[in-house]
Amino acid sequence: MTIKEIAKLAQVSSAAVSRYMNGGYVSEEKKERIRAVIEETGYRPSVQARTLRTKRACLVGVIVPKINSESISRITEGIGQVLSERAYQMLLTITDNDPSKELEYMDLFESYPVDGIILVGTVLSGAHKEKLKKCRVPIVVIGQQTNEVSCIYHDDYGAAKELAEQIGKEMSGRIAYIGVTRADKAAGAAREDGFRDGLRAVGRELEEGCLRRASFTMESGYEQACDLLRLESDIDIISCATDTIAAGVIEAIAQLSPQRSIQVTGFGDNQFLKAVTGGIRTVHFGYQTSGVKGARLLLDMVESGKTLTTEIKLGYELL
Amino acid sequence: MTIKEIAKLAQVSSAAVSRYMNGGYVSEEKKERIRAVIEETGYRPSVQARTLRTKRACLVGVIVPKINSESISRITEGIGQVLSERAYQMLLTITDNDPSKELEYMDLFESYPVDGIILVGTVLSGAHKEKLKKCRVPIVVIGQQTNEVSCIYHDDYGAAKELAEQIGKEMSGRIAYIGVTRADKAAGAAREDGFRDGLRAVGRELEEGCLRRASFTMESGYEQACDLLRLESDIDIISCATDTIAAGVIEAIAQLSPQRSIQVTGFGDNQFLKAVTGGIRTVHFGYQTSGVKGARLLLDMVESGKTLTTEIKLGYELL
DNA sequence: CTGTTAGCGCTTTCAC
DNA sequence: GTGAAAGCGCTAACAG
Repeated sequence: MTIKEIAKLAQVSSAAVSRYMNGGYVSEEKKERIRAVIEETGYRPSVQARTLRTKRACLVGVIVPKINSESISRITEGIGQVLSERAYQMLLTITDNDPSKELEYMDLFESYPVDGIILVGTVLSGAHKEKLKKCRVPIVVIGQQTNEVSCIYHDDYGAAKELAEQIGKEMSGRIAYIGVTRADKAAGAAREDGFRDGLRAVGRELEEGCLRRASFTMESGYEQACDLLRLESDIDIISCATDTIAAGVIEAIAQLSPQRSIQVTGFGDNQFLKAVTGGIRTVHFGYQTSGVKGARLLLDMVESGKTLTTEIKLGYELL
Repeated sequence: MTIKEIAKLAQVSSAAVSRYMNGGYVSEEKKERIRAVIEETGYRPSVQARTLRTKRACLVGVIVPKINSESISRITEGIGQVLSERAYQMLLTITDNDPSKELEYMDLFESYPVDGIILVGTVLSGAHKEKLKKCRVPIVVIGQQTNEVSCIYHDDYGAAKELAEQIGKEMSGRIAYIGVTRADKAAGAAREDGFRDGLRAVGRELEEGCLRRASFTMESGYEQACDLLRLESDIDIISCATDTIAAGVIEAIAQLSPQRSIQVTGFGDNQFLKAVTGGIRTVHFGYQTSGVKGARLLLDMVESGKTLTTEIKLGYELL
């Protein structure tokens, strides 16, 4: 069913139908004829064809590392909210934490083309920066600081530092830290450095043997904790770079050292974890806010055509 | 940057460039010239334009009720796997558990148009069935049984029944059930009916005062459990329609009746919950499998052009 | 092998 | 107000 057929059935020109659909000048009687035909046929104009003609797809591509994550879902929620308010659609792709897929999807989106791209960033390699710079579609990165394009990120360093200071002051036992790859500047390097510096600030030190790195899964947190507990059986606190890792650590403790009370801390304020455990010490970031702000930033760039690089750092709250 | 400009720069026709891009006949020297120009300009052909011409978008629309859910993410994982294997893209939309948005997104996808739609179903109203029947794009429904189009669902009734039989036989205390809206035939009606029938099968009965209905959130599970515990303080087992609800229930119990040991059961085999609690009694469904099978079914329909309505019921495993 | 040409379905001047 | 016509960027015959 095309606009031509509708035009023929309604005995008007295709231009009239197009105007009807887009709120242009059409006489009342023709309007009525067109309306009737459309109703009857269930005609829907092709978004593709319109896009080709108008150059505005009203589409933004969103790239996320994984989907089953409270932080990510909050971010996408925030994005989705703004997009639907402003009548845009979201094309969501998942990289399964594979940074090379991020590049692939950026390529794909660029050639789609979408009006803009939001990258919920993990590891920003040289190739990434290159691509970010060269991309002809506006991009906003969420979750990582970067100079190439506009970005919105959280104060990972500050949060980790304050958390470590608190822990260092309040508790006396041995402290371990399970981080993630330092290639991830935010969740990896910044949190780890912040944590270490926070301990130092209160006169303590993170022992080398008490540092582990996990991937972003519960299973990995479980494994690292098992390893840690086996080698350093007198650990009293295990701080984790994410709540997901913390969940795996809690499991490991329950299995390996159920008699000792080992404290676990996380990052992300996962509601599920809070409900089931009664709430561990964690850091709340405004994930939804970063989604909202990121989407607004992007859409403003898209609609104005101007690409003024902006950088927003969001605060945190210790829980 | 269009194919024409590339053609001009490489001093060939646009058809040659098109052939080059799609693996048609091009002489070696022209190939080289084209390659060089493309490399230089960073040209990417427009997916939109190609789609308009070829009528194959290689795109499937996926509609899910929410994103932060282990079951949903498993399903989308399965879908994504098959799609990328077969070089399709996924357009993902989230309804926030609002069935009217499902209709809206189906409309949107239909007019996109995408090659096919996968609906991870919740409540299938009359309007839904109407739309499913009339939709000119192949559709597969996952998670609900329906006669209008192909569907893949789980044996919710059977699982709930067996679960209830086990509980009824093994445990002697008072049993409560927190379900979800019966409008959701699978997670609502089927699980509830199965549970009730299972108890009956072993000579027990679900008391009316011990039945509650929550929405699909932890918070709602928490509230219902609070209400339940306040009114019926001698409950020994609370069975829940989903693991997410179970998490809220666990929180409520910890707060209201920490001294009593109340058993909680769920549905969905949530890994997070398993890690943190050590594993409650729950039901494992092959969510990823349903995603894989659903996507395969859809793509086969898309590629063959035949819409043979198929119905697949997947089993379960009690944990 | 290669270029010319005719559209895909839609919007948008531009005359009438 | 309205229709004819010219494309958007691409592919697929069809002649060479």
